[in-house]
Amino acid sequence: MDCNEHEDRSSRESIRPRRLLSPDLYRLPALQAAPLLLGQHLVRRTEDGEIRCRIVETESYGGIEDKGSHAFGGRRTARTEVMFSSGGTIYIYLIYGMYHCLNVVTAGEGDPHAVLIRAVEPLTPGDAAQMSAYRGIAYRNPSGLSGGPGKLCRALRIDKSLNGRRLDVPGSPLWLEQGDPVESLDIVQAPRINIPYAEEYTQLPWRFYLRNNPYVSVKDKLEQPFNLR
DNA sequence: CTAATGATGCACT
DNA sequence: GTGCATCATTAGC
Repeated sequence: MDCNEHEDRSSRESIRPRRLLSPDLYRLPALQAAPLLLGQHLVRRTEDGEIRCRIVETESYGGIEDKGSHAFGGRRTARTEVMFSSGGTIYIYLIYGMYHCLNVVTAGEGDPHAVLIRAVEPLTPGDAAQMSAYRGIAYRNPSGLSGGPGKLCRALRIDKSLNGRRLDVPGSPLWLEQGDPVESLDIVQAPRINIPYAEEYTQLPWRFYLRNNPYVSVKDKLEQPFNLR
């Protein structure tokens, strides 16, 4: 791998050489990618500047056999089409008529996998301030700001205009950078939220979040530690 | 604290 | 027409 970080003194604003997320992660099945996305940095660029936050809660929606997935059975429609593109693509859909949900497409082209980003944590007070402004609320508590897929999209001003774009392009509207490593013991594994229609897939522990992180949307009753296989 | 409810628009049978 | 991978608000402990 060519991992040279050239200190390119660009005349534009200085982009500190941060490492992009390893492209290997995008090629994994969603179930493997979901826990690995915890702790990674999500960067949103708008006309107002950049917002940086850390992913603290994810859910796996992987493969055509997952009854909880929009692409169950290989359903290929206008909405699900981007799920079939290669890993690293952004999948965004509108839910309940008023909220957007952000997903990271993973695995290979033609194999529909996605990881729902359910909660993020602003990296700095400045990031939190901009997110509060986009939410149109005064900051009260962490999970109230960006704990939940709809809330985080509002807080980062994410909508369907980003659908189909890539996450591996720094300086684009939205991209991912490598965060600090996360200890496996700090990861909780729990059933996914609000998919009663998924039958035998409803209770599978395909949600992952950082233990004791206040930005997480819903704490599970039994906080089972994440088990590596 | 928990539970119920309405908002709201679009994808899809 | 039906049903959402949600959230804020309200009502009831």
